[in-house]
Amino acid sequence: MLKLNLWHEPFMKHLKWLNPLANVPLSKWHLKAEFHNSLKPPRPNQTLKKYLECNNQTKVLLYFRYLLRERSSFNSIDSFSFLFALKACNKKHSSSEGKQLHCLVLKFGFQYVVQLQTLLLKLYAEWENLCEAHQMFDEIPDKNIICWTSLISAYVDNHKPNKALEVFRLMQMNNVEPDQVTVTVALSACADTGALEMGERIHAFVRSKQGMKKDLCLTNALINMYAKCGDIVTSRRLFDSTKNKDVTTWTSMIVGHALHGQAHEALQIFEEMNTRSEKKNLNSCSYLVTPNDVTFIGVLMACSHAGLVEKGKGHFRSMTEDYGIQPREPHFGCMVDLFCRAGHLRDAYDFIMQMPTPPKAVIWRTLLGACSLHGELELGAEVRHKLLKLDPGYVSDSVAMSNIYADIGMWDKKVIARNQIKQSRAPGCSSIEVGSRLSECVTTDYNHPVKTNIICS
DNA sequence: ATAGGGTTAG
Repeated sequence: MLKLNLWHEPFMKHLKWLNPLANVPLSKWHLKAEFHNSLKPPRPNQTLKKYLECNNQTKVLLYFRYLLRERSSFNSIDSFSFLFALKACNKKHSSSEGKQLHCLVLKFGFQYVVQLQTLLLKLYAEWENLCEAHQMFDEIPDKNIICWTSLISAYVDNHKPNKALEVFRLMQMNNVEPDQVTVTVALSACADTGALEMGERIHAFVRSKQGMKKDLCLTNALINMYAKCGDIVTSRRLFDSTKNKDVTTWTSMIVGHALHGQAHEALQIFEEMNTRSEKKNLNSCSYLVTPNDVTFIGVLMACSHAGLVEKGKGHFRSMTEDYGIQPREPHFGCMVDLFCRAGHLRDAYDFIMQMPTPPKAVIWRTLLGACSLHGELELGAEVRHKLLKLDPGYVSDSVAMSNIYADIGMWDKKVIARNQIKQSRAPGCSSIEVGSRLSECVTTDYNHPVKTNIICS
């Protein structure tokens, strides 16, 4: 076994090793004793796995560090140990620990273990480092379907759906056949860009493929894709024909109707979902579907798009009181939107002031937009004042404010506001896309019509 | 024993 002093080599030097000891209410000697005991049957990977299953990320990392430092356990570190340790770094704030583990993966010579490479790809994507993620992919010698799917997923998760579809196409050109997981991710990319034709091609491909397992995730992705791409009728038809709907199925349909301004349908589905769960309590456990926080975003969106202020307020209250769901930023955003669209600007202002966490600029911006729409000078000026403190360089706020002045005939004030914009901003430009990038690569292969069917558009 | 998926305001 090679001898490495992991902590004094030059390229580890600039990486300060994690100090999560501060977060743990035990002294390091207590931990050492505890780890010694857990080693007695010396199966360190089982211990790492156990800590991971308990969701105790800090302990995973501490224990991994302990393994590194103890002469007796050092030799038992293998690629599985790294896998468990890396899984503990999945959150954005754990990226520094994760990068250090990546260094160690290289030192230990595990850099070509495909499972570790794929996991690192995913982790870099979670840390919003797409360059590194893509590089991890490039370094995999034998890219299998899981590697490809991870890369596509990385782009979807980082709001680059066009790039995701490009990789999806490239994958097929490399003769890798998509499976049900790949198409689920690709459908999500279609939904994000509104690529209905591509989505339909994928749907046709799924239907034509006997071997493909059409599971609930895939069906949900289809329902979402059709709704986001404007085909609400097909979306609803699929929804109605889905037998064992889960919370995502219901939520996708509620959001779909809400986006199409069909508040009545959205709320009706929400009612049905709740009725079902009551029935279920009386009968069997198999149909219980409880709404989650995302479901309520859909419900509030529906209310706000249809001007149902009282209904929206009722659902917002019921969310915490009946379902024990704490509202997050988007829920507050929906409520502000609800008041603003209905023209209840004062209510919107009061609501924002009562929020438990300080509102972000976008929240105030919603209200400023509404003030501009309704020519509310006094409130608008106050909101503008708050925005100047939060996000002073945002030009649209100046535009909105100058429009308020124009609206009530204060032309001198408007000119001043407009001139400030002129000084601060380079002129913008617009562009439109003619045709689709994907259509540049039409690869109709009549010998393998099914295989190439979904590549091109 | 190890790697990939669906719903989220403006």
